[in-house]
Amino acid sequence: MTALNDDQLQLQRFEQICKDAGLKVTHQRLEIYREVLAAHDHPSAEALYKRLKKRLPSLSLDTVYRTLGTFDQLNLVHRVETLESQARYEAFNSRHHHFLCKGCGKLVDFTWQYFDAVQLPEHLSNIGTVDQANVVVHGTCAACVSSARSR
Amino acid sequence: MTALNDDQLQLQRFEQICKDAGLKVTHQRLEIYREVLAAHDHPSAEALYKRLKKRLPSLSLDTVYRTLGTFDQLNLVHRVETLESQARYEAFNSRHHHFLCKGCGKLVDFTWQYFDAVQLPEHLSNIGTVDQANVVVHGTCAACVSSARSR
DNA sequence: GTTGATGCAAACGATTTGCAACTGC
DNA sequence: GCAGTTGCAAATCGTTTGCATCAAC
Repeated sequence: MTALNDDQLQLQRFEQICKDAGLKVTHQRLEIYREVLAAHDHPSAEALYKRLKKRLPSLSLDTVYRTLGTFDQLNLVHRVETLESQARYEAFNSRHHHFLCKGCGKLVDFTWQYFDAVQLPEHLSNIGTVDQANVVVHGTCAACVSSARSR
Repeated sequence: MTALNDDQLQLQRFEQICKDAGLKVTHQRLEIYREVLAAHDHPSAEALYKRLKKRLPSLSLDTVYRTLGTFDQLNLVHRVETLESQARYEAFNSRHHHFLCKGCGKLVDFTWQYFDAVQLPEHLSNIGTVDQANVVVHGTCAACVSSARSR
């Protein structure tokens, strides 16, 4: 269960999901997914584009947007809440939650196994079916707290 | 403790917060805040603008944007996560959580008192100070589930 | 070969900004 | 009266779309 094997498993799973959805496994899609998997900083479409451009010089930004949109619908990636105007993405795999700094917009992941095991309220089933429940903590990060104090 | 009194209290609190922050209590700000308080559908800046335009014909859309931005920084309103491109807002008062439908983008509030009483993980204090913790449930609403089934 | 995917360029829409006139304190 | 706020118009920026070409199956 090394990191390498994990990634290979993810990519196999990726191809299967694409085929099941009737989508072609194109070079661009594969690389974009690989890049999202490798990223741990919730990159925007534009950030991914810049990183990928080195490997795929002919890639266009619209393809990144379109592909991320497709992946989001397949639950392969997840569009995350931000305080900026740009949408940000993360791979939809490991269970984690978000801390969002109101001062600088920084987004920090944290894990909370207690919450992950908690049973969701029953009345949710009246609203719809649940894919995933996430906690978003709004606050001020340590850096912003100390800079505000010294202001 | 009628609804009327609640609103009056909210508005008094509002004026106090503005004064404390060195902000003028203008007619526009008062009305925009009142409208957000009255709304229970997470309106966008544009939706608020249309509603307010009836009462304040001279109001401009940029003022609504600017004012909501200001309110957000003061924690008077809260910018909520959506799957649309428009930002949506809600008054920052009653404790609730969000169900977000991946199919139609609908945003439904729900309460979860058990969660509200839960203690947040200790390691959060290493990240920063917490204003509020909210749960975002991603899923598919009942309407979208049945329309997908009949498809 | 067919169908869906990509790249390009142009369009779009939400939000922001500079600036002069105005208004609350 | 002054500093902060508003309204207007123009600019900006992230994202989407139409269409011809191209690649996966």
